[in-house]
Amino acid sequence: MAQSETVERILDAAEQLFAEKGFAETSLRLITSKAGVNLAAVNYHFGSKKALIQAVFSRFLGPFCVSLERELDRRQAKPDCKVSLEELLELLVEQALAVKPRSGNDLSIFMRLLGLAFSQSQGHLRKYLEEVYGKVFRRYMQLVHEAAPRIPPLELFWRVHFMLGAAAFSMSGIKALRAMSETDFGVNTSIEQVMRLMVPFLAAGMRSETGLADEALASAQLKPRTKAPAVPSKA
Amino acid sequence: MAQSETVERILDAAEQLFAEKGFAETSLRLITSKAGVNLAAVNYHFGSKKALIQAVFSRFLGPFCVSLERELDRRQAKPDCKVSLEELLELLVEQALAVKPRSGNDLSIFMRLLGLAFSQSQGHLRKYLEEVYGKVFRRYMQLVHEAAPRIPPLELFWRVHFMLGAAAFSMSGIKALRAMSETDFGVNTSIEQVMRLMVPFLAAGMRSETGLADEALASAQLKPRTKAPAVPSKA
DNA sequence: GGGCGACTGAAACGTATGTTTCAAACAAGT
DNA sequence: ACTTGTTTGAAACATACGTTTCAGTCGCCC
Repeated sequence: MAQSETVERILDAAEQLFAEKGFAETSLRLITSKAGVNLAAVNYHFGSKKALIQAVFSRFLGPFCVSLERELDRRQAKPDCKVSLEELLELLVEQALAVKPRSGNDLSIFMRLLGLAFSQSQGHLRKYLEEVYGKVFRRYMQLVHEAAPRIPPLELFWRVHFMLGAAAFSMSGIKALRAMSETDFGVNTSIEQVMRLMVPFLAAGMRSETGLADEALASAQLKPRTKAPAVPSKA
Repeated sequence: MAQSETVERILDAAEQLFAEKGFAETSLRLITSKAGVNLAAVNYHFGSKKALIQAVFSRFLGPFCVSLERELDRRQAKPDCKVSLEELLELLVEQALAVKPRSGNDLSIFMRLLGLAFSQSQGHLRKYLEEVYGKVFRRYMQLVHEAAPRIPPLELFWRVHFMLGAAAFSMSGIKALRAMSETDFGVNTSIEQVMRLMVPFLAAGMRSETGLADEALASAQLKPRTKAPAVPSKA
C-alpha cells in the first residue's frame, strides 16, 4: 500500500462511522474492517481511539479554520472594517462548503460531527477543540458582536449556540428526518435545501429583539482572555 | 424495600446518568450502584438495557403527551377553533414544565434526553417513539400548520425541528456552555434564563419569510397517513 | 544484495459490559 | 407456622472492546 494511504482510509471510515453512530458506538474493529486495514493500524498510526477522534476533527477543522482566518484577515484589512452579520454568516457557510470536497463526504457529516462533539460526553474532545480552535472562535464572536452591537454580548453568545444547535441537530437526524418528511409529505428534501431553509430562520432569530430583562446580564461584557491589564479596547 | 421502590430508583438514576453521559456510555453497573440496587434488578424488572431506555422515555413522555392531548382537545372543542402559534408554543413549554416536578429532575434533562433520542443511533428508540408518540406529534404539527397557513407545510416541518434542535442542543451542552459563558463573560446563566433567551430567537425564526423558492416543495401538502393513492398534490 | 526502518497481519491479553443463574430473603395468604 | 410467589444478592458467564505483542513483509538507501 502506498505510503500510508492507510491513515487516510482509516480517517475516511472513522469520519463516516462516527457521524453515523457516535463515538462510543463505533468500534475500532468496525472502522478498520470498513477501511480494509488491520486492526492494529489504528493504534500504530494514531496511538489510541481518543487520538483518532481528535485527528478526525483536526482534518477538517484545521483547513476550515485556516481559510476562515485568512478571510477574516482580508475583511479586516480595510481600515474602517465593517463586516455585516450577513457577511459573517455567509462566510461560515462558504468556508464550510469550500473545505468539504477535500474528502468525499458531504457537509452534513461535518455538522453532525460538530454536534456530537458537544452532545457526547467525550471530555477530552471538548478540551482539545477549545485548546486548538478556541482562539478563532472567540475572534469570530468578537466580529459578530461588532456587527450586532445592539444585542448584548451574552445573548449573542447564546444565540450563536442556538444556531449551531439547530444546524447540528437537523444535520444529525437528517436521515431520519428526511425519511419522515418523505412519508409525511411525499417529497424528499436534499441537504442543500434544508440548509437553505435554515438560513432565513436563523437570520431572523439573530435579528430578533433581546429577551434579556436582567440589567446585569444585559450589560455583561466580554472579559479579556489573557491575564492582561483590564484595558478593554480603548486603543 | 417497599414494593418495588427499586423500579423508581433505577429510573431516576438512569434518567440522570443517560442525560449526563449518553446511553452507550452509561453502564448498568453505574446505574445500579447510583440507585443503590442490585445489578440484576435492571434485567429482572425491565428485561434489558434497551427496555430500560424506553421506560425512561415513557415515564415522562407518557404523562406529557396525555396532558398535551387533553389541552389540545380543550382548545379544539370550541367550534371555530383558532389556536395561535404563540399558544401552541407556550402549550409545549407549559406541559413540559407541568410534567417536570413529578421527578426531581429539571427541564434540561428532559430536553437533553430528547436530543439524545435523535442524535444517538439507538434505532430501537426512534422506532419506539415513532410508534407510541408519532400520532400526537402529527396532530400537533397539523395545528401548527393551521396557525401559520402562509408557511409551506414542509418548511414548517423543518422549522419545528430547527427549534427542537436549538433547544435540545443548548440543553445538551448547557453545562459546558454555561462554563464557557462564565469564563468569557464572568456571568453565570441559569437554565431558565437560557430558555427565556431562546424564546424570542425561535419565535422570530418561525415567523420569518419562507426560504423556499422551489415551487414543488413549497406546494407539498401533508399526505394522509393511510396507504392512500399516489396522487401528489394536484387537487 | 544486505541491512534497516517503516509498516502490516494475526493472535493474544486484560478489562468492562450486558446478561444469566441460583440460592437466600421477604411478603402475603391460608 | 407453612407455603407460594415475588424480589433481591452475589457470583459467574459470554461477549465485545481497546490495546499490546511480535513475527513477518515491504520499500529504500548504502
